[in-house]
Formats: sequence, C-alpha cells, structure tokens
Amino acid sequence: MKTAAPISPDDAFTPVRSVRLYETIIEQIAALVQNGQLTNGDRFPTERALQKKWRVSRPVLREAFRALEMQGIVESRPGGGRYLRAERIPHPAEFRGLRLTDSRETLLNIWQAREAVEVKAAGLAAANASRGQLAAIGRPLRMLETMTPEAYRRGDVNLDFHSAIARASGNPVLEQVILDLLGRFHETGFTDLPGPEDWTGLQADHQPVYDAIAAGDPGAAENAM
Amino acid sequence: MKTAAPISPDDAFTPVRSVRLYETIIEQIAALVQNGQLTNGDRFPTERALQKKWRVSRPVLREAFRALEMQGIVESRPGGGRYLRAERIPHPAEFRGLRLTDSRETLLNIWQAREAVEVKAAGLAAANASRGQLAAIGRPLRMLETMTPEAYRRGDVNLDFHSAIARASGNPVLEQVILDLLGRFHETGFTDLPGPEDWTGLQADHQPVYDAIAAGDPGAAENAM
DNA sequence: CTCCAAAATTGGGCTACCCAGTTAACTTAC
DNA sequence: GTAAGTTAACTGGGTAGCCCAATTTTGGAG
Repeated sequence: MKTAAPISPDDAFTPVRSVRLYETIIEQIAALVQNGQLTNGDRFPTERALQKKWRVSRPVLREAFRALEMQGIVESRPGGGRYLRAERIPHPAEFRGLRLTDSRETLLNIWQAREAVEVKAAGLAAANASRGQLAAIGRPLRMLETMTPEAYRRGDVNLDFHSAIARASGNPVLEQVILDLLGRFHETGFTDLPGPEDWTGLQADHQPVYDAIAAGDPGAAENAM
Repeated sequence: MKTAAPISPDDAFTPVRSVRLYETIIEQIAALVQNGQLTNGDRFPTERALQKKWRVSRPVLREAFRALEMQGIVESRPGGGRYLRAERIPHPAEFRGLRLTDSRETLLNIWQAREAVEVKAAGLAAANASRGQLAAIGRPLRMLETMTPEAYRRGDVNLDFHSAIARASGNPVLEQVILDLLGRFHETGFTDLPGPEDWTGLQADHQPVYDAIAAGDPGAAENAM
C-alpha cells in the first residue's frame, strides 16, 4: 500500500490534523457574528437550540464556547444564558497564531524576529512618541546607573526599555507582537543580560536609540536599534 | 428575603462568577508542568487516567484540554495521546489578557507590522531558500497568469505567495508571526486584492521580490518587498 | 398593581456508550 | 533469530441521556 512514496523530501509531511468539530462550531458562531445576526451584548441561543440547529452534541458546543469563554469573548451565566462580549470572533487558527514553543524556537530565531519588528517600532516611536512615552523610555536607562545587583537580577529594566519603545510606536498590533516575542525570549531561559560588569556596555547600546527617538529622527532610530 | 439591599449602587454587583471545573483542571495541568513532572515534548497521561486522578468526568477534562489546544499549548493526536507543546502554561485568567480585539486593530497598524516582518523574511529567504521553497514562491505568481476570475476570488493566491516567503525564511518564529498577521489582515474584511483588471499590477509588484530571492540577493529582496 | 411562590428554562456536570486511528503485542514466515 | 504481517488493546473524538442548581418566567393571591 504505502510504497516508497514518490514524494520529494522537501515536501516534509502532510500535517493532516483533522478538523475538530468544535472548531467548525466556532466558525459557525463567528459567522453568526459576522452576519450581524448577533452583536456585542446579545444573548446566544440556548445550547439545546444550537444543538438542534447545527446537529452536534452538547459537549461539543460547550467545548467551543469554553474556548471562546476563556478568551473573554463569551460570558456564560449558569441558568441565565450565554452572552457575546466582543465585536468579532477570530478564526480558530488565529488563536494558535502566536505562542508555539517547540525546540525550533531558538534564540536566534526569536532574535531575528525581534530585530525586524523592534527596528520598525523604533522608527515609528521616533516619529510619534509623546513626551510621556519618551520619558517612559528614558526611565529604565537612568535606572541602570543607580541600580543594585539585586534589582538588576529581576531583569525588568531591559524589558521595560523595549516595551516602552513598542508602546511609543503608537501601533498596538506591533506592540503586541513585540511583547509576545519579548515574553518568549524571556522563557527560553536566556537572561538576555550580561553580567553586571558591563552595564556600561548595555547602556552604550541603548542610549543612542533613546537619543534618536528623542531627536525625532526615524532613520537614526532604526539604525541605532 | 432579598430586601432592598443595603448595598450602595457603587458596589456594582458582586462578580461571583463561580469557578468552572475546567479552570481548576487547567491549574492542575499547569501545576504538573511547573513541578517538572512534565516537560516540553512529553506525553500527557490519558483522559481515563486523569479522570480517575482528579475525579472529574471526561467531558470536563476535554474542555480544559481543548482550551489549551486552541492556544497551541497542547497537541491532541486521536488515538495517539496528548502532548505538551510549551514550556509553561499560563494561568487561566492570563488568557483573557492580550488579544485586543477592538477597533484599534486597523488596517494601517496591521500593515505596518506586516511590512516590518515580511521585509525581514524576504531578506532571509533570499539567503536561505531551498530549491523547493523557491518553487513554492514562484507557483502563485505563475498561477496569476492562467487564472479564472472564480479561482481568483478564492483569494488564496496572494496568501500563498506571502506564506511561501515566510516559510522560506527558515525562521519558524518569524513565519508564525507573519501567518498570524496575514490572518488578521484577512479578517478585517479587506480583500487585499484589487479587481481582476489589474492582475498585471499585482504581478508587477510581486515579481521583483521573487527575482531578488531567486538571485539570492537579500538587500534587493528587502527593497522589493 | 404589587409581591411572591411555583414551574419552566438554562448552563454545569456526570455516566455510559460507540467509533476510528494509533500503538503494541503476538504470530508467522523466512 | 529476525523481519514482516496480523490482531488486540488502547486512546482521543463524539454522542445520548440524565441530574442538579441557578435563573427567569409565569400566575396567582392579596
């Protein structure tokens, strides 16, 4: 049957991963919302009703709703029905979008992704940063100067710096991506930070970025980052 | 009984929101991981085993795993068990955290993020693309030439092009981010595609990217993208 | 018209069952 | 002995039907 497949090694394998019923139900629900049949505060039809309408069992319905519930998209009130709590419902695949931590998630890979997206953020920040946001970027830098090794160990300083720039970009989507990557970077266990001996080096790297953003020079900010 | 409650209107209502069983199960699972009893690629105990261990029914277990599954934290293989696909499991409340599904997720914001990350991917693809991957990039382009409006409507061609480049970058993290952004872009309802009348324009935009990648010139690829 | 208790409704949860892949054990043939 | 083939056990996917507690809704009684 399964003879030596005439498939080139390049094809990798087909990730069949059959579609689960609860996923199709989520799509049905999404369709309900997209058609405008349901808007934000609305109450969903009851489990029993949807069960008949879509021809699935209650457990499956509940799996779908549970998944949405955990995202804050749906609220369930025992005895009182389910309510929509969002404007739109993401596609099932999109949930999986970010966050997938397997071994291929190497430092280098995350680093490359960070580079791409943080450079852009620095450029946007230079163009858009408000006075307050600029201050938020500068704060971690100044903190480096007057810091004990213990406070340093907590490691939030560097993270604050990058987060502040992400936020200052004024692009929440970009910010979200950066925060996610920073989080993953953190999780790899890599401290990100060199020993306390070269704080000066760290500051030397970050200061130019701040300066360029403060000067409102996107090109310089991107280069510095 | 429930006399005019001596509760000031300020109190709003008590958001009792009883804890669902599936949430406690997720916490149990998280504990399992945190204790190191389970690490990344590991296989979970079977549903039947956990059912006895935690004294809950299978449906509840499955609700918990489904929720984690949708996040890519767990992989379920029918007949083959469940596998851990992450280093740590977020607290149930944490899921509701990010995912800002509001109006700030504009086309422009997504576009900016895509630009940052896809430019990088194009550069990497130029450096790393295998022969097979290059073919996968070129395929959608050639498909543009010999396509009926109906096939065009399905709209997968453009998506295929960008996905192929993302994959060819050789960086799964970057690929994942790009796929996520493409998905969101799609969902805004923006067709992304102009009318069939200017396919030539579309091709004119994409062809140089392909050429640069094929030539193995990262700088040119980034510019073209 | 108001208030309050009974009844219908709704989500939460469980048990028990069947099905189709997957895996592992056991043959069997070489 | 070992490799290939076949069967049996196991695992997740899905369903049906039931009970419970919280919530509405409904109907009266005053």
